Amino acid sequence: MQNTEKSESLVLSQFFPYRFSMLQQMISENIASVYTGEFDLSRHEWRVLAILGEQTGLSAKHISQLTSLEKMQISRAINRMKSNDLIYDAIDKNDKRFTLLFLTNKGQRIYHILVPRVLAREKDLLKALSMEEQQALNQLLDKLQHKAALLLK
Amino acid sequence: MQNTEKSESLVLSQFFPYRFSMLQQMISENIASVYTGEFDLSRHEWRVLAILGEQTGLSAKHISQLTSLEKMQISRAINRMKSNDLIYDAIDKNDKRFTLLFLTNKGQRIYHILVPRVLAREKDLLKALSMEEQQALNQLLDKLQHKAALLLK
DNA sequence: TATTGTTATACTCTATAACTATA
DNA sequence: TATAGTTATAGAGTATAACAATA
Repeated sequence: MQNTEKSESLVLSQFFPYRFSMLQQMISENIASVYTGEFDLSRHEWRVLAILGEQTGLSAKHISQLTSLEKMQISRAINRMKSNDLIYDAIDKNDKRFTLLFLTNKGQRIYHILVPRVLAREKDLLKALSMEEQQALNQLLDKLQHKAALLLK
Repeated sequence: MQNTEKSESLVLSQFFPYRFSMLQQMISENIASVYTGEFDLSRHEWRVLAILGEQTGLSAKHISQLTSLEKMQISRAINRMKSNDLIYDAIDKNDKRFTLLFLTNKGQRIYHILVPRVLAREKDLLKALSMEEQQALNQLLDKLQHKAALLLK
């Protein structure tokens, strides 16, 4: 029974969830500095912008599903983005409960400025890995994601 | 120049920092449910507990370096943990500016209850990968961590 | 009755900096 | 002057649930 101690001891710096969290924090800081700096967007606002740049005319509900933000967080983000003239909305004719959201010209302009910058940051980071390693990493993260989803059920 | 569009378009769901953040959130939720549930610890408190369980008699400053928490966050965490009788402190005889922190018996008991549980969660998660894959993942994350640290400078 | 989205509220977290005590 | 740690304060983010409008 001597080795139960080893298998049950915790070394925080080697604990996978801790290491993952540290790395995530560094990555997200690096990306956030792109959209907080010049355009003063919050993380939520950036996500809404990113998703509307990709596909316009979505409802808050739809955005929620695509970004895993809560409807309330989206409501707040949208409010601020509307007063900053980044998005406008229109009620869905087919179901008046839905409000469809669109980027304004200003919103689109900012989107097209930010996208190359965040992609450049992503690229810089991934330069640490060869193409093969990047593929391997993606596959490993997919597996973990799948497992994590199962464990949270 | 046709492919500049491809290289500069952002698909949020495939954007590495976004995917990483989603996975991190799932993992951390899974771990947090262990220490928030029965013992009502905050994330910061859990980190302080984890590090003091590993190595006792540290100063707040030292804990800060080991956990990348701010001294203020640690001060708050410690305060609550003291009133909950999880830790006690003693002034460093050699330099009275330092306060050394120790787990109480109760703190140690909780530590030894929580550690096997969080390690079991870690294990469950990593079961998604073979031993070889786990090693590969660790190496890839190390490389990314190193690069991310450089980029943040 | 159920759903979309807003609002109220209370709570937690965070960031900055002023403050104390020791060195 | 510099460092360890605490406290004050204001701002940001979060969670719960009540609410209005529509279906």
